[in-house]
Amino acid sequence: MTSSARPLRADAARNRELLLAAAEEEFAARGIDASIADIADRAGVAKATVFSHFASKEELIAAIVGGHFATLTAVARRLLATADPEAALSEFLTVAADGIKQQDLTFLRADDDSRVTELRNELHVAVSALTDRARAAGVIRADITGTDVFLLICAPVHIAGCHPTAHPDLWRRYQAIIFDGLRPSGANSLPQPPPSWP
Amino acid sequence: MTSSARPLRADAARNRELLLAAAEEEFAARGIDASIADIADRAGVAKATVFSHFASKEELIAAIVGGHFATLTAVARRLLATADPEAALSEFLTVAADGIKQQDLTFLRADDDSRVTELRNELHVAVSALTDRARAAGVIRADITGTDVFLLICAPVHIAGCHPTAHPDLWRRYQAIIFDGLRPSGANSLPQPPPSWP
Amino acid sequence: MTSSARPLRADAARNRELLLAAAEEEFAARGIDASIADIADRAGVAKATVFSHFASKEELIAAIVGGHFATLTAVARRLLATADPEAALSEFLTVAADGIKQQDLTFLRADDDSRVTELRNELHVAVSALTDRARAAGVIRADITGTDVFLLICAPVHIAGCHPTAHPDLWRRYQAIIFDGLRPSGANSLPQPPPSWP
Amino acid sequence: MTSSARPLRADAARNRELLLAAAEEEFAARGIDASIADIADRAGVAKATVFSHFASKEELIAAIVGGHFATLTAVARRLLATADPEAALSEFLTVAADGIKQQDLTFLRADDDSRVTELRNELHVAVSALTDRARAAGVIRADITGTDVFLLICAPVHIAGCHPTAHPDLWRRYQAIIFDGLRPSGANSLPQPPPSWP
DNA sequence: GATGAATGAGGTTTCATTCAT
DNA sequence: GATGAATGAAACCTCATTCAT
Repeated sequence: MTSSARPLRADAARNRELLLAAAEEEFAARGIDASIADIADRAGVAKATVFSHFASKEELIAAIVGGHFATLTAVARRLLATADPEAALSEFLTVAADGIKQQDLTFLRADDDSRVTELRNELHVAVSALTDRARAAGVIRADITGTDVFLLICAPVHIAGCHPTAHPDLWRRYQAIIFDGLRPSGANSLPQPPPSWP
Repeated sequence: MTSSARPLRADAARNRELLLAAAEEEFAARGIDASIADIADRAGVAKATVFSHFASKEELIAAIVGGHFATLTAVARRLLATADPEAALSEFLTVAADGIKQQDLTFLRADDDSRVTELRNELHVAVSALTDRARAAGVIRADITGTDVFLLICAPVHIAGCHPTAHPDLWRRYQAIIFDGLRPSGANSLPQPPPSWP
Repeated sequence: MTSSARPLRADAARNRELLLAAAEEEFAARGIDASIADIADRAGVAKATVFSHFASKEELIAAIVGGHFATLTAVARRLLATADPEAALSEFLTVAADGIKQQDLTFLRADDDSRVTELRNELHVAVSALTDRARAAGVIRADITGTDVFLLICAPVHIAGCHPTAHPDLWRRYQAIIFDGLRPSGANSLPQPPPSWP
Repeated sequence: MTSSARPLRADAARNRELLLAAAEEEFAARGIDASIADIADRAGVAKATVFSHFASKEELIAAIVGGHFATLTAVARRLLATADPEAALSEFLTVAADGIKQQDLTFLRADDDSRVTELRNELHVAVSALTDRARAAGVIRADITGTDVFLLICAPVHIAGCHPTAHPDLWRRYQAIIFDGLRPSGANSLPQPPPSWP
């Protein structure tokens, strides 16, 4: 999952995974203000160890977000090889939302650099492919682009998150509504052109 | 717009508005971690002045969020008196999104108490009325509730906010898509029951 | 009670007394860190009014302490005119402790200037007279001075205050013990000469 | 003297002692309102270092007070093993007052929790033992309890502290007076029963 | 590579005091 | 004379980050 470069000693690699997992949980629980101290505690390592793996908090966040992007890209690519374009797109959105849960990928956006942007672009490409195929099959409207779908990934989770005491699966309801909105039947023309991708 | 109780001296009232405006801008720019110092600077007053108007940061946030709720409630009530149920609902969502812009009402939710919760509940009632009328008129699906619409208010802005360099009006595109998803034509059954309101 | 100088309008005089009373209660309850705001609240006036009566917190404290000194001086002088030297000294210490209760005159000491020092010196003189008379009558040891007695005034209340959950009259116990220590019978010579008074 | 648990690295232990010493001096000089910043300065460390040793100002105070209690308990226990009951009690009070100097153990009392209370209770037990032995030997009155002596510990220092410009050893004078008050000879009955210990 | 300790920068909040009404 | 509002200084505390072991 770490993808590139250096070998990393066995225990170090394990600590890295422990930290990523702990950080993800802590961010999910406390939001972006979760402290490095709490993350280190949860992972069972010392605070300084966090910095021997990630040069800064930003870099740790980038690793998490980048990981999500990479995972989703893999999912999208796998689904691209399946037969049913509608099922593929639908399942992608479901898997994505399910994986993200309370976590908002919006955390970081483009305010960082290189690596995450690259991974995000790869996901964008893969999602666009899924979208193009669905559009070609008449599953979704002609005026919906891959970028639209990309931006919509987090929406269902976010919407459900606005409810003070939501059922954990409430997001599925809004995903279905949005998906219906993407369908060709009964579609009205859109007031704003599709966004370009930088 | 501040609605309640005491008269407030002229200059104090002015400072209060300056502060609310500055806080809103600062929160929009830096998120919920915007510092009181920066807010005070932007409003051109001393840090301590902020606390003479709002006893704590939480209370300042509550004032902003509560203000939004109150404004939206007023809008919803006004539109309830207009003739066209579809136009009313549509315009409500538009005005709401436009007013909120980059700001996420999710900020505070129910983790606080009394006043904001009350104002939110009033908005919920007003939105439900708008929704009921639209449903009765066949404008939206039979299985969509006022709570659904309430939760969807912020979605378009949030979705557009996921784009790194979005056009300021991009949210209108996603609002149209979601609204289409709420329409009766081509609606598929929803996987999750509508959420109750606490 | 305000003793000297200017006439003071009727309502202003009333506010001054209200403030002194409120301050005394608040200091008794919260210690020297009681805030001007709380004192003003308790007196039912605005914070700024406090400063129109007392130029600073120090001055307010000085007024209270000075008031206690003046009261005690009056008491001592009155008792000096009574017949029984032992009863006089004993009652003085009792009245003093009772009036002070949880309040520590030590609050301020000599770190301030003029007026309070003057009042304290007057009290010192009166207490010395009471003490001299008691010593002459053989009620207390030959080696006990007025300054000794002056310093001992607050001791009983302070000692009882060291108990976490003391009976409100516990100080009487320690006053009796100390008074016994001052008596001629069974007195041992003291390791330290009596302190001079500045 | 720190007694408990973890090993602590060499330099950290040194800093902890520096901090405790600096805090004690600063509290003695400025009272309980001494600032953490000043304490840190005096110890030659950064402000944040104080908090890495003591989680809060309260905890720092607790460490100091607890330390005094522990020290005094050790002293009392040692003296309990000596031959002369009078000398033992007398020396205990002397050592206690000397160690405390201008410092008032009253600072914190029972308004905190667990550890300090426990240490205070241990001291109370030890003092009671010393007292019982002295009473049994006829050195002090029959109606004086260990709790009385416990409460009297700080009195001499406090009394001397009421003098604006006292000789540093003035407290010895008042300790002698109080000790005389505790003696059987010439004792009058006490107006208030001995306090119980919570 | 991992850690305990130290730290500088900054956050929210309190408070005595001043000023304009 | 009284007040509501404004303020500067300072307090306690947190946290990402660096350093020596």
